[in-house]
Amino acid sequence: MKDIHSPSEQDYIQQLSIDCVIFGYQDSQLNVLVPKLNFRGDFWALPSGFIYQNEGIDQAARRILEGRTGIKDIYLEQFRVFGDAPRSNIRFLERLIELNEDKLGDKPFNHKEFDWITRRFVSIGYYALVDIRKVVPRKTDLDESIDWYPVRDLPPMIMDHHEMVKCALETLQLNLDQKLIAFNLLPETFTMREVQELYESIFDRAFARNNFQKKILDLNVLERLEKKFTGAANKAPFLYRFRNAGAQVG
Amino acid sequence: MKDIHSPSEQDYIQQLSIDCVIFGYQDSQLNVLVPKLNFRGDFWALPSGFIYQNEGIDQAARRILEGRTGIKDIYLEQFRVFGDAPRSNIRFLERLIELNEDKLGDKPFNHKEFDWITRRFVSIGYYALVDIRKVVPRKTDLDESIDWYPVRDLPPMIMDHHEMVKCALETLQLNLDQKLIAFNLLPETFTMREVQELYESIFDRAFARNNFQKKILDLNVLERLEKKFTGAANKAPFLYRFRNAGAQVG
DNA sequence: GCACTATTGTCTATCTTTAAGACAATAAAT
DNA sequence: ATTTATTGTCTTAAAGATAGACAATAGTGC
Repeated sequence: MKDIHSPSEQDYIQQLSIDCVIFGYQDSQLNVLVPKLNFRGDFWALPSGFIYQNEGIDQAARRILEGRTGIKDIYLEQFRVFGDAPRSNIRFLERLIELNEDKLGDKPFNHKEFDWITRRFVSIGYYALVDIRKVVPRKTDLDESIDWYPVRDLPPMIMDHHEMVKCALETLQLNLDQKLIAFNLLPETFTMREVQELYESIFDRAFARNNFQKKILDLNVLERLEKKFTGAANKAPFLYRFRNAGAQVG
Repeated sequence: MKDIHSPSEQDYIQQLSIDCVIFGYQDSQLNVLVPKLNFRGDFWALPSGFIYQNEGIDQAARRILEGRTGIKDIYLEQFRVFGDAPRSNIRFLERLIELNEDKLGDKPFNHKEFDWITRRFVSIGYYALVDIRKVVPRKTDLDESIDWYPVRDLPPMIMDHHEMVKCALETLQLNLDQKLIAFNLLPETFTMREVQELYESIFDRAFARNNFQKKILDLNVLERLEKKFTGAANKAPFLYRFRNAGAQVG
């Protein structure tokens, strides 16, 4: 599916890219949406893209994220710029070139289509929080597939993308204590246990149930709804809803 | 003083710049080092620069900072990227052009030397913490002068530079609670009162003396030295030194 | 030398927040 | 009716933050 506008390279800011760490949550597991590259050999890379000349960087990140998730009003946040001089992981790069010499040409990297692999890039890292149920993952021409992977069990990714995820997760943890953003990862209604399991998967540690509930309720941002009857042989938990649902786009 | 290498524009990454908020502390006042532009009219702009093709962004920031302060091992931190599509403050820009038509040409901005004023740039914001006594502020060819200004009483700066300082200060406040970086703003030895006044100038609010002292000493990072006899008619305060002096470059 | 002043270093009491333990309430299964 | 797993909430204990108090002391003025 080609872009209608099919912009030439000159329409983009050169040597500057955006890489996105898209977090989604399901089955007590924090996941990241990662495409597999359409190359021989197993190479993954974070969803990324470039910035048009007359486009803000947040705007560009939103466009890229919508292209991969189908979601318009997405919660996103800049977390760092990656711009070391040699950002490539040499071992990865050599294997990729070795396995894909035909595509890349004899004198590798003359093909404009693929020079992003080796040209020096500075990349702005964004992370996004989405309700995994609303996402319909979309491939681009460069991708073989795109899937959710557990944040602590990711496939081998090119360049410094593993460090990016690590940095995004650390920033998310910090921000979670200050802003109130975790609910972007949940469906509209949820039980207290689900909130706790979400926090536990983000911080990778257990919380005390009694105190956790108190802490969250003391924030005064949840609205208690009717009970949720799961069919299990125990007391039914209440459902909650975040007060400013929808107004959480940052 | 021209750069010896005198690099052509092609040696830089295009449309990507670094802007620096350099914090210094003196006389109970948090200051920022700001050059005044060598244009008619009163225009100030944060110290900035570009990134060489084979240079990391942190490395570039260090080079720029050394050029303005003369300090090599400087504490610095990325705090945000500024990349809205129209970053220019139109009113400023119009006045600057009006007052400097001769320099900028009839068809303004044909001069490569000055096109940074209007070309679309994405800028990486860094803040730096320096001991103001070690700094010898240096002008570039573009500057008329360079001086320290109180962080809450800055001269009119171009573009979004006021927002940059605001954002840098907020990040500094957040980081101060987590990392231990404030001592980069102080001389090697200092009294507890000086530390407190520094914190008060950064957070723009008062702290209780007794509890502040306890909190800082409980961090176990200060080494108590001999007393400092100021000549004042009161008990002489102890001098302190930061334990890992010099190892604070981040 | 002696009272006086401004400031420092530290102690204690109080309030608030965080953490841990305990237990009744309840939806379904037996 | 009894049992089971889980939930909602209360109580108590520990830790941390906040505020008040006061002795110690380097100089000043007499």
